[in-house]
Amino acid sequence: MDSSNKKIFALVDCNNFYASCERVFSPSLLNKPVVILSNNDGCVVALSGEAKALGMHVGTPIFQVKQLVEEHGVEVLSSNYTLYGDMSRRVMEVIGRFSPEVEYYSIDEAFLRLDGLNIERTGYGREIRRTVKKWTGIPVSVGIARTMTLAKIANRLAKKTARYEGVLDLTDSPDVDSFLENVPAGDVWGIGLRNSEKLELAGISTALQLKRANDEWVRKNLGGVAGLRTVWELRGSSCISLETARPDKKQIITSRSFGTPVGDFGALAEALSDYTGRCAEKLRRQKSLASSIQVFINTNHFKENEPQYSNSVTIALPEPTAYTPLLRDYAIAGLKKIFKEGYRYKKTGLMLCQIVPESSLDGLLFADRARLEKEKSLMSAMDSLNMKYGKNTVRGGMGRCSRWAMRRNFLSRRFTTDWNELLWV
DNA sequence: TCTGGGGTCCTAGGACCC
DNA sequence: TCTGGGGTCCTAGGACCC
Repeated sequence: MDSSNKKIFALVDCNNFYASCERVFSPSLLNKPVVILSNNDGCVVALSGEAKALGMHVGTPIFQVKQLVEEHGVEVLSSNYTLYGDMSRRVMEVIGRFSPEVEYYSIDEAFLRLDGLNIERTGYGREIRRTVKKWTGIPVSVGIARTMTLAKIANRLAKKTARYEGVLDLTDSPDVDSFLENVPAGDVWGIGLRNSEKLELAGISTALQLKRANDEWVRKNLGGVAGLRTVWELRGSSCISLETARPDKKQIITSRSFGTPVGDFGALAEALSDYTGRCAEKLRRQKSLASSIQVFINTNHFKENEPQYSNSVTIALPEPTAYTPLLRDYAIAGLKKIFKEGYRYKKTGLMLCQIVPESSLDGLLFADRARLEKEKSLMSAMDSLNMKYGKNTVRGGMGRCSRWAMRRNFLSRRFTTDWNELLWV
């Protein structure tokens, strides 16, 4: 069979990305167990290999593994997204050199199309690995296959199995099934916890069994066409394509939990106001406007002994906007509607919805246009100042209040993005 | 004491219409 | 006694991803 015109995908995935970023700038962390915590230093969101080997997992609340941390001298760090975002940009820039068609899938992963390139694939994968490591300090693994789902699996095996040295090419491999036999069905891309429980009940526990499952059963029990796509991809028939251009977001959320619970309206309003500013900034970055806004608050549902309350409200805006002061007014008005006295709130946030492009207001009357232009230039002045001198340089008069600030007790420096925190050699 | 944040897609089911 | 059937649009919520 002539396979020259069939697709080939590579997945390049950073190893223990957040921990690796920290290690680039703090070599003392090398060869030690390292964990990175979520906002508010709540639970583990990333681990080094050594920490995984101790039996720690993503999602574990840090207080539950305190003993392990002390016994083994685990290095514990607050997450430093400014640093990770900047390192991600560098890694992706290097990866992008290896194919004309790239999807930057997440902060630490990219898919590449390799068909049409005149290469020896495993060698090419090694070259990607070497180059990214040399130029950024970040170790990556490469999985190669005929479908994106299989490339995910190849990548996972490349990471886990030392003798592959970080690269596994399953393209046209006659042994695909023997690999799939050793992959739990729940580890397949697109099969989450709920579905893997369902599969287990149906006697399907490996990727190979899933590949051989009955189509009709899959369609009925695994989320319809989405489940079918996954199964067909396991069979080597490519159903998912690269998205090389990031489509505009259809909804934009900003929300945070508080370091300590918040009971009074004023503090909630300050926090929400701050989040609205950030949210609107994301909206303007993609040159869009929002037509409606949803505000929500909730108490800490883990505290079973405390009174619980959560609510949300959606507000339709009279016209689409990205103007922070206006969005802020509506957000606060929404908060007023749902706020109830007497609760200890854990979290608030907002979602901008029904997002449309800026150009959708082009047909307005002159007077409205003039006002919009004024708002727009004010906002872009603010955005560029904040970009240049750091977040919160200009914030429209809202003070940061320690009552609702995040806990980040173990933060590394912003080595790469802040003049005051550069690494000195 | 201590439990993240930000997204997307899909389906089911209700409302409504003829 | 028995109370159609099919289409469309919308929203809420479930499931997934990192």
